Amino acid sequence: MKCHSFNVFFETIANKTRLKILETLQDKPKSVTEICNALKEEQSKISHNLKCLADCHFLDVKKQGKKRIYSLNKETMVPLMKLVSRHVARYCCKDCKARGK
Amino acid sequence: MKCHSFNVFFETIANKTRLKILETLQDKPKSVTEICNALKEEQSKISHNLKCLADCHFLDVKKQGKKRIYSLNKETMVPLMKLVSRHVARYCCKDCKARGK
DNA sequence: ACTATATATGAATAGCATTTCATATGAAAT
DNA sequence: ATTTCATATGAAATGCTATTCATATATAGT
Repeated sequence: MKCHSFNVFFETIANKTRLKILETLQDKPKSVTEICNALKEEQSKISHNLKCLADCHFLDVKKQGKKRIYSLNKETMVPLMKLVSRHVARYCCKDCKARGK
Repeated sequence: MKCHSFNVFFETIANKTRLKILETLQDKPKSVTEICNALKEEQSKISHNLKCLADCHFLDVKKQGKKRIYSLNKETMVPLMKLVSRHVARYCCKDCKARGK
């Protein structure tokens, strides 16, 4: 296992803003402005976080006039999210309820 | 997608110490002291991080005398690591070489 | 060329997670 | 009961990441 690459991979996803971006892009590809509106977040914040995600190839970008359209790298993200969903459903929800979280 | 649970999931893995713990446990289950020796890290550091990992059910624990033996939750971790390996191999390594990292 | 719109970027600050150190707890042996 | 080994835990300090704010760049239209 190459700890550094793995670490970058996970650090990039382990962030609420970036997770929300990934979530909203599951719906369909969007421009920066569209993402900002969807999440009600500031533009520079979104841009900074989009950069991380694109650097790690979680997202692809293409130019369209003045806009940049970001889309999900489904090949990795879809199975990843499925796997995590299963883990979370199995283990975390029960615990959270038990602990009153 | 439940962003909070997902976030906890990823934050827990997104840490060098914890990734190294997961790595060393792929080999075989180990006690805290064995993990400390394997990673050459302080005991309290390891214990704190083991707690995170166990809380998220990435690890299982069982008592054995004074020792606590930690083992990997292979059901989630094996396919997860496979998926990430593939992603990293496909995208990150090329980029890193290209950038001289 | 100028203006407006869309996005990116640098740097300082704010916010949070990790480590460290001291200490507590637990389990077995004498 | 006490000592020793193994692990856990709390709190302070350290270190790192994210956000913010100001500004730069890029593209298209007039």
